[in-house]
Amino acid sequence: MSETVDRRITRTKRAIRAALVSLIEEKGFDALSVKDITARANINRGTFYLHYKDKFDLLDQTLEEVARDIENILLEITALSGIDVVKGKLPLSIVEKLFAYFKANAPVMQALLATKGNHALQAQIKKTMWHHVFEKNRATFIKKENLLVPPEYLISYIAAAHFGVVQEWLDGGCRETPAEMARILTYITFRGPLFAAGISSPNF
Amino acid sequence: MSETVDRRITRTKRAIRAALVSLIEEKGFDALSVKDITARANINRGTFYLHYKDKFDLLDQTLEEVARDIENILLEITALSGIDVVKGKLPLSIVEKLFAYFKANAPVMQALLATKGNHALQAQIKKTMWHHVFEKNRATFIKKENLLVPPEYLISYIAAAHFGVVQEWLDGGCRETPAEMARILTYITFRGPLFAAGISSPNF
DNA sequence: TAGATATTCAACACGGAGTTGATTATCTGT
DNA sequence: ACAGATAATCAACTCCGTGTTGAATATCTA
Repeated sequence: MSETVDRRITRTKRAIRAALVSLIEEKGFDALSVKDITARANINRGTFYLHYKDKFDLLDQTLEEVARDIENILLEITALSGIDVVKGKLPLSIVEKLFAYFKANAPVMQALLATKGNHALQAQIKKTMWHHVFEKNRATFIKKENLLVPPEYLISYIAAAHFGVVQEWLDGGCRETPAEMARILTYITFRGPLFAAGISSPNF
Repeated sequence: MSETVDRRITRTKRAIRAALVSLIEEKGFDALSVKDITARANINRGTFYLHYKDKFDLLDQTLEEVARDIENILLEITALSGIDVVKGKLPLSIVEKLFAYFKANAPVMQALLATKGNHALQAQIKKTMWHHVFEKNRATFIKKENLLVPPEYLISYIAAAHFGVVQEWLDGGCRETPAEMARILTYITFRGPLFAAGISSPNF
């Protein structure tokens, strides 16, 4: 029972969400007010407070939704591939799926990444990476004791790098295909940034 | 003439800056008001508006100052080393200096990186990297035509990755020394994240 | 020390935030 | 299609931070 949500709620939430995104694109999250949102959404201002505490709460909930989506993409794949986790085939397909998701939801992603949604998402991804790489270490080809640098920095490095590239891609209008982006990203990660820059690893 | 700044201005600006940082640490930038700042700084609220348009302007100016510092560290070194730009000696010393700066200004950096100062700084760094790596390409060992991935993504990757590691380091209380951090960071960048993870580059 | 200027102070208008209670509109389940 | 539930509207109100002003005061510089 009660798995269905009242259509009125769905409608207003959708309208609010859309208004939020367009306003973030237009004037940035800082500059927008609850009044702005409800005006653009053609919603009574009081109605907003029936669903959200304030604009920050709205942002948080939007963020959580996106975070859940991302998490699901990661889980869906890591679940399948107990065996195929070798030789970089897995990460490539993960990353490609993620890029496809980002492209499909480009406006929301752009809006969120322009706020501190960045931080929140990155923190969550780092947690997920840690969990899946080190704890239930199905990825048998990575072992914490083999690391040549502290694990927390390695994870931060990779997570932040990937987000940076995603952001650049979104800002540039998603010109490359998700598959191309996945290739680029895994290429840099697997071969190393300097190798990707056309240099054979120098001795330093 | 007039190279000296009125001491009253210096004092109030310093107080405002300090109040800003402590308040960001305490409740975050979103939640703080101009009233909060002036109260903590023991400053009349009207005085604030003599120097800043609003709290965002204050943040921007603080940000610009830090950005200038970073820029100067980068320039100071790249200026010296026309010859020694080979074999990774240069980047290591750059990065170490930067970490030292971050540690010395940890509270401000923490506060700024918790806001969208992150974005601003990252954008500026990317611009600087682009300029120094590709345009006046003194770094003769990197050539745009040799790149195996698009330059904008490579730069985004590296810049974001470095910021991610800096953030992790600051959040963890700067336990490693700047030298250690510089080693870790250049190690991952030169050898590649997966190599740093203890894997010999897999074929994918 | 004199003149300049930064700071203080009190007061003001303005606008968005968040809440409330009554009314109306719309949905859900049968 | 209907009745009951509940979501949205509307108007009104309080609260609080904002940004500005003009006059008085304090502090700096030269």
